[in-house]
Amino acid sequence: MVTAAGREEKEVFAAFLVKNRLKRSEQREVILDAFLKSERHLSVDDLLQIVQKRRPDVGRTTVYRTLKLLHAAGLASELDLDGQTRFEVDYKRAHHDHFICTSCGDIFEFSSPEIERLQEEIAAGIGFAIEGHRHHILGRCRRCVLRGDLPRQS
Amino acid sequence: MVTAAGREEKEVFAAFLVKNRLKRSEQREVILDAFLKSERHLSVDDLLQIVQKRRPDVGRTTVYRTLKLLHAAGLASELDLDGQTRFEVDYKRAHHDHFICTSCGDIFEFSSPEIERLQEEIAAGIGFAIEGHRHHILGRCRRCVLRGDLPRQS
DNA sequence: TTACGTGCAAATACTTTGCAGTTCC
DNA sequence: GGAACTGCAAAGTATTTGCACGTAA
Repeated sequence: MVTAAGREEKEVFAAFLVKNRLKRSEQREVILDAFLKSERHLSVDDLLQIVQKRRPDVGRTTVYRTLKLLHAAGLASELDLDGQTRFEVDYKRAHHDHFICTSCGDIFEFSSPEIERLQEEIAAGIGFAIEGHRHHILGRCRRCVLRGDLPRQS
Repeated sequence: MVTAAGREEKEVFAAFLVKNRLKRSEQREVILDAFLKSERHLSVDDLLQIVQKRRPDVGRTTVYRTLKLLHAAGLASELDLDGQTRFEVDYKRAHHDHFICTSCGDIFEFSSPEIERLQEEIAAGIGFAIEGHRHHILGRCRRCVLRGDLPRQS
């Protein structure tokens, strides 16, 4: 069963498929629905596991391919974590960056117009035309600090 | 022939080896020397090629292992670029971040105490204990902008 | 002499691609 | 009916590890 949540995003994806002469499929719908409902910053395997609870026959390859389409459609953004890509819903959302806890792996979002402005200033100074940026702040989250957890072995 | 440049770094590495009951080797010396002389942000293969001009029998594995030692010794830092790790000399250098040109691949360094301060402020606000950060600004460098180069296919 | 270092090949982890069969339009 | 989609297995990358042999201390 596919819920009504994320109706707008689903419409965007449907329009994207039409525009590019691609086809809808049960798999794509199940993957998109699971993706839209997710809160976290999902790895491909996270999403695959969720999807397979509903459709055990969906393959990892299809999840990869569908996430690429969602990215192209402007619905998902990629987050490069030490070798694993994570995905988050990114439709009509304000830009933000991430805190990543090296102890529990949790990810927190932040945004700072001031930092963005400083970036622009520095870039302008060297004639650099910014297209994007990745700003990850690593450390330990409040909970892990209070628990006294040590950073994960890297 | 190993030059005198980077004498201090070589002493640091020698001390690191002694302290950890590791041994010196011709390979490690050649790799460190080539690394210290390099200007750029090297990939493992970049460094391997340089090293193999002097010692064709040095293996890729040894370069990986030696860079890991240099990192542990506080002489090298790692730079995570879309799946490929690059290394730079990082001994007694002020912290800095990177502009990366998506057209020619060039890397420029920048630093901003103001951005660092803002990061700390935001982190403090959520009780996050910063251990480090990766701040990459992607776009096109002055030269590529002037040439009108298009961004590389990704 | 013995623990450490080396290169090779194999293994690993993540992701992409070729292909034969299936589905959408 | 034909192009697009799917899952599998195989191929690609980047990196690490097991192992037999070599070498520093």
